[in-house]
Amino acid sequence: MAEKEDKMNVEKAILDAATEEFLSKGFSGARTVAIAEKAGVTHAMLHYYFRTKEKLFECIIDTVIKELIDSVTEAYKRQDASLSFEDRVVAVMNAHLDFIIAKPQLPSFLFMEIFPSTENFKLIKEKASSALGSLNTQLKETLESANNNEEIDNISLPMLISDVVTLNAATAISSQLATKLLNITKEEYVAMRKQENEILIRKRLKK
Amino acid sequence: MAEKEDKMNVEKAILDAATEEFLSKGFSGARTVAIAEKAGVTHAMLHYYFRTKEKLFECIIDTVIKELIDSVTEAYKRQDASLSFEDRVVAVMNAHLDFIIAKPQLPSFLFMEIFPSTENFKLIKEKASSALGSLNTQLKETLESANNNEEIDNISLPMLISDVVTLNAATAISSQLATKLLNITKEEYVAMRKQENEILIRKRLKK
DNA sequence: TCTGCCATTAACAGAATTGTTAAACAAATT
DNA sequence: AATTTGTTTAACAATTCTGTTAATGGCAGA
Repeated sequence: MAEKEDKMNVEKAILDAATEEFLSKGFSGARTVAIAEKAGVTHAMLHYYFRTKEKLFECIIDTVIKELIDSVTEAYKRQDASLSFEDRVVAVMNAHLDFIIAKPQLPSFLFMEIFPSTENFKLIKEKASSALGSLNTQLKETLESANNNEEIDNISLPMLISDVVTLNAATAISSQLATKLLNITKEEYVAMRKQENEILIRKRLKK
Repeated sequence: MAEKEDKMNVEKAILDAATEEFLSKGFSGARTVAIAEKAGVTHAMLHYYFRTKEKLFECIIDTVIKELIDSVTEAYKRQDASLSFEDRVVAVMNAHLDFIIAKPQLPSFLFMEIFPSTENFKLIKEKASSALGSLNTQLKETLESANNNEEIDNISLPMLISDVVTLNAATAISSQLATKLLNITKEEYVAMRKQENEILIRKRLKK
């Protein structure tokens, strides 16, 4: 059993190092030797376990996407049904932000490496749509009834999602600039943005 | 004179090809031979004119940043002073969006290639602050008086700028996904987002 | 204890990519 | 026409990076 744990440790070490390297430098900027070094193994080991750089990259994408989807579904599930539509949107948005802030390079990585590539995009679209399909129809219904009951100022689902994702992604990305541009810590900046995003969405949904 | 024009054409051709290559693939993903091919010259010419890939990259950054700054200052200058604060913010935001939509890979390029690198970031910060310094103090005053006169719902300058830049950058980035995710053209999506961004900002500024 | 399997290492091979050089060439100047 | 200057080309050198291989060592089960 000890050897299996050892094996997992090596694999895990490589995956962790690879995640860091790929997310911060992108596929072409990442170096397999650098990954191996970070993981504390010879670079032959990396090829032994993952064959090629491409295959290793795909593993990283898989886990990253899985985590992303999980974070959204979790946040959505953990909702209090007694809350108003507005409160629920804000709750999901904030949960989503917390996840994304933990991996702030993720959004720009997605935009730079995944979305432009047709194959990579297809890959994650399939995964996402099978995992998020039911959530989407659920959302659609909830939004429709909110629109019809005149609870909120009318808005389409794509624009609402776009608003939330946009504000959160940009918060994560720009948080890396906080200390460089404004003289505040990243945490302070994120707290400010969180508040501001909430104001924006609430005002948007109010009639 | 003909030879000078020729020289400019070659240089320009390389610069144009390099801009496309660097913006879409990033520094490490870009290939100097691919740039040379696109420009229709041998790849030795590229080195003859620009010495190294790094130097060529710096030239691209220079022009890209210059264009970005110009677009903002132009948009700000072209303002109608008789407009309300809210209307002016919207006008500048829309002008900025039009520029950015012409180069939709620009935001993710900046986030992936420029901002994480301390040297590159320093470079553009200097340029930007010297060019945008006066604009910043101007903005500060305008916003302060708007805040004090209770024209608008109170907001800090960093958050206002962050809102505008965020919404525009995200619109540009996500516009590349419009046809892939929703069944609409990029132009339709941008038009929708433009409208939505305007709604968001106006509601944000209203008391 | 022997055998076979798996993990690991070090050295190396191969490919891709950047950068150089020497020679040819073209245009302008004397 | 000869010289000079700067441009262009093709071949090549150098490096960097990915991927392979053959040899080593340990450990489990026969």
